[in-house]
Amino acid sequence: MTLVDWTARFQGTAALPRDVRDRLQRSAQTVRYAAGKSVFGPSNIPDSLMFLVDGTIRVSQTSENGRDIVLYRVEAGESCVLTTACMLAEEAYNAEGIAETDVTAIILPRTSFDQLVSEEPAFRSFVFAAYSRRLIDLLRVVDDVAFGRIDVRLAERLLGLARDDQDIATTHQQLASELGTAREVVSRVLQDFAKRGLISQTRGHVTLTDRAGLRAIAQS
Amino acid sequence: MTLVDWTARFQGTAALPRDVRDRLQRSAQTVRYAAGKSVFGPSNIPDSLMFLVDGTIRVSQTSENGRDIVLYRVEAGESCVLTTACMLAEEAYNAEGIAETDVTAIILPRTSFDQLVSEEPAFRSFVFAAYSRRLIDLLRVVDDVAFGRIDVRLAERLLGLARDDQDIATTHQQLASELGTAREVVSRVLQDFAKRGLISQTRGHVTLTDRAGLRAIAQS
DNA sequence: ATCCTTCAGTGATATTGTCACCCAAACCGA
DNA sequence: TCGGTTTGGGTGACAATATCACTGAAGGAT
Repeated sequence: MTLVDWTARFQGTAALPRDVRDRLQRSAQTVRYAAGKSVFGPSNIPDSLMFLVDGTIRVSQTSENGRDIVLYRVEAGESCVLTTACMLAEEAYNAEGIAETDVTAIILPRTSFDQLVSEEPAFRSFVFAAYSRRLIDLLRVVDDVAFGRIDVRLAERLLGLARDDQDIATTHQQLASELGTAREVVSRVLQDFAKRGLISQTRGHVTLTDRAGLRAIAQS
Repeated sequence: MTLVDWTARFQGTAALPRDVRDRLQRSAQTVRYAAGKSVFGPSNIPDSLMFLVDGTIRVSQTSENGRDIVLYRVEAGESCVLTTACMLAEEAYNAEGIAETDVTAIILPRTSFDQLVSEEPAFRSFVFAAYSRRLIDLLRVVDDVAFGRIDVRLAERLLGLARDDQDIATTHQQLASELGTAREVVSRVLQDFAKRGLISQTRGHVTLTDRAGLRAIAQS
């Protein structure tokens, strides 16, 4: 898939001017990452912009003492502005992007990116919107972490992660990393949920047995 | 001050093309806010971009139950991208900008902003850099709130807020709002600092008496 | 089977947040 | 100048969350 196709598919923009288009065809490249691979990180600073065609990238931050927190996820049709931010600010940051599923993306060198931004208003608004969405995502994270209760946050995540069969294949440690807390804390809250009949657990699995009950907790 | 002057002063860019310049002179306006006034907020969504000429804007987030946390400050020469983000994402957010000192700013209607971004590469990079800086600021806030100890964070803030005379005119409540914690917590930590000879307190004032000691705490 | 790694459970303790107060300093009008 | 009022700060009890140091169980590998 080319970047032109990508913009057409996800942004609904009309075809770009032919000369822009030709430049893009030449400069954009498709890359793939297997699930679990690091897409970018402190030790792996990209010099290109990424546009996700398929899959999910989980962006999380790791503390000195090894605790994690998930900042947001990049889905197909979105771009990963944090890499841009890093490139532009040329500042160290400790966020890392991990391919949560197999990932296909288009990368665009910075010079081409600059051109496209200047010449295509639709692309430009897309980029600004992407930045805006991330800023707002982060505001939400700050709000949750600073003021939220973990039982509420955990209930939210469980509802968000559950498939139709209500089963979530995850460990307590992974859930703790989602929320930026410790495994023991998650274990205790899940035990409480189980005692109240909201979920059931086996090793490596959480099954939702009362979504309505969880929603009640998530909303408080 | 015009926006053209502003870019020259803070961005070091050469004069803009004459036609762009003329458009700007016509569309940009200077606004002033007295210290303490709300510059933007959930109930006061701006439709223009702001560029700070003088003063400081404190951007903070308020939780349901009234606790605050300071996200970052906008200083002279910077722009407030959160308003942009809000405009573009057209999503609700609960951050608010308060003039911390008397503030002078230039506002630019959105259409003019779009034009300038598309026509002036230097301005465009400025805007991207502004976004990037805020993203990184927020990463820092997330890290602090999720993983930091309050004594460490409080020591950092005290060092950052102190003037040369080592005196800070602030209340415990204000410090609590900086960190997103409760007043009682700040009171107790400050008492501990005072007991250890790092600070002294009077009503409405904190005086640093041992900066080195505070730095030692701030680094841990 | 037996080891071995990963996952989960638990008690003790530290840190931080919440609640319900109290008291004192500064402010303000009469 | 007095007395009331507002604001800032102190305190104890308790709740929520984090940390530490373990334990044992589940499931995979040899």
